[in-house]
Amino acid sequence: MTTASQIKPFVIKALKELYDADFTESELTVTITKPEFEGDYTLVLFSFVKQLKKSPEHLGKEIGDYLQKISPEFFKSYNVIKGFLNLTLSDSHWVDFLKDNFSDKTFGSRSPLGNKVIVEYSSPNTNKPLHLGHLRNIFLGWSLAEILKAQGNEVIKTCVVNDRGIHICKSMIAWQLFANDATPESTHTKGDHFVGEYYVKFNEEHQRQRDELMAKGMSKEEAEREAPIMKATQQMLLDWEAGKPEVIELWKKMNSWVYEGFDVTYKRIGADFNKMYYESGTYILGKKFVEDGLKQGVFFKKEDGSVWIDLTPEGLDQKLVLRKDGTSVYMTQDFGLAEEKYQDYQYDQSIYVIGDEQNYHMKVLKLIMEKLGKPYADGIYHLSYGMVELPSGRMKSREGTVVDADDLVDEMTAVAKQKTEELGKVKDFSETELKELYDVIGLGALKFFLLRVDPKKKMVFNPEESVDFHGFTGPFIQYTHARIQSILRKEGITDLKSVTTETAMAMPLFTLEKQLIIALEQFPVMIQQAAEEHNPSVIAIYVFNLAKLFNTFYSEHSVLNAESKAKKQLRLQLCIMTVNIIASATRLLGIKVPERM
RNA sequence: GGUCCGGUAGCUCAGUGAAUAGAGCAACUGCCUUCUAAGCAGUAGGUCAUUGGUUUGAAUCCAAUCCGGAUCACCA
Repeated sequence: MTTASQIKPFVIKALKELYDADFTESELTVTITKPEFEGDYTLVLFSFVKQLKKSPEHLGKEIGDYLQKISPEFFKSYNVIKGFLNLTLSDSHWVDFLKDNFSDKTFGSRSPLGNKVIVEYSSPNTNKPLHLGHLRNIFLGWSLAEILKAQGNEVIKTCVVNDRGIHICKSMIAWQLFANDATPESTHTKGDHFVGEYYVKFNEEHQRQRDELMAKGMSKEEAEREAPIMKATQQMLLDWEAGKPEVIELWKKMNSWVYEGFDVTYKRIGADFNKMYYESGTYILGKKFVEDGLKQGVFFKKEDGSVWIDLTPEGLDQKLVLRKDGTSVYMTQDFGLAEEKYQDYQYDQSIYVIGDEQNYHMKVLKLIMEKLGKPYADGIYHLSYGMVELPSGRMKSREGTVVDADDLVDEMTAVAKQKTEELGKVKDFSETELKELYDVIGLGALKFFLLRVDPKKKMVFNPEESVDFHGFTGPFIQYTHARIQSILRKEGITDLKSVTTETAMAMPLFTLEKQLIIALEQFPVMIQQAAEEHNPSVIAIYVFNLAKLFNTFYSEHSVLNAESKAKKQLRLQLCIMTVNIIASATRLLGIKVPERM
């Protein structure tokens, strides 16, 4: 329970006793007092003025007096400025809070609720390597899963692999035409990059053939359709659906190369899944789903045999759910996937981490599930995130401006290495320790950069500037952690409980000491807000502000050479609680924190 | 054209009805003989796209307009 929620019942009592007025907690606004005013928490008075017909100044004085009268040990003093009642609480309240919580490494986490949530994220195609956009998706999904766990949910992380369709056939055709049986092993190439190269080769060859045909007088559309390599690809898709053995074999071989590559990347960036789904496995169930919908009369069949749903009553269009040739579309596969996930887990909520370009698709998916009366329809939630753009605009694979995930991680760790060497603080580290540290810092910088922005908003990635390690960044927070650990090491603290002594002697508290305690107190509220909003940036912003406040405190007050023994004990408690929360918060973001850096 | 999202400092972003709109980067000034300077303190930088409305109070809510983006495929 935070202090704000402790204050509210007192205020409600005051309003009742003084004015015989009934207010609920949600009608009260109690916020942390702005630093430029005296006080800890502030009650906004304007909302009562009209109903109680008294001036804010008057109300403030009467409520303030009343609060001090009924609980002088809690309310130390107050002041009224305009419509704001600024309350200063007794130092002992803050000292006690710190004493009770500083050693609790799980501070902020809730006990299990019995709620089951699926978070589906990453969801790659098997025709090209992961890129910057995937990284935002992966870091968001992973972090959201952890935040929901901290809120007491049982979380299942899943990933659906888009492993079938025309795009993978393109890579397969190009490999047959140009590879001469080359493999990732024979070329010493990471599997996903290897396959991605043939996807690029396909497009190059397709364009070449298209231009040739256009030179012979064909229209662009016709030439694209009639190009031999495209014809071959379409034939391959049909063969795949028919289960032609040599096509299936090639498909399996190339996908396995891609998976090997993905595994390396996932492991490196710390992504993990409880279960993988494959579209090649869900689309069949999706077709059966369409049959059921037809029987229910929710779907209807047109003369050409295609199956649709009419969403015009909902203000949307008619939507195709099965092609006239009986093959499945994107939506069909999602039916099957939703059904299969529910059969597997009977989830309460199913979160899809997918880019905002698919808002319409997800809206339609949920709507169709509702119309079919599916029990899980309500639980479908689309965590829609904005695209990552370059200063020049959207990344385009055709123009080669796609930022590759592996390259980016390499670059970040290389910068971490360079900066670490410049500073020269860890010269005694072993080779393995150094490598680990570079990964921790480089990935920390990257993850924080992508998570600090509200997911809903599109964001700009500037390769020139984004590798900054100062200010509002992951390394700043990691540095603060290492700095505190250094203090604790010097003091030889192993048993946290041993720090507790008569901190009451440490009063009165200095402003920065109290500000830090109030900031620490907010952590559980932040986790709750992040979970409710499905928004890890809440945690990122919070932990940055906490680290910044600690650094101010650090430069102002000495911990180990404090003015008194009691002050030293108090500040050690502050250090321990801060370091615990930094570790917890960064863990929720998937960011590791080093003991030294 | 319909629908949805966005527009806040030079740049990247906070701010979700409350006090004088905040951070970081970039620029400039100080601070390492003292717990890690990947840090701290300070200066400068704003017509919160525009106009009107609601409110004790609006960057925040409503309406209109301007600008940018996404989407409305028998692609995934």
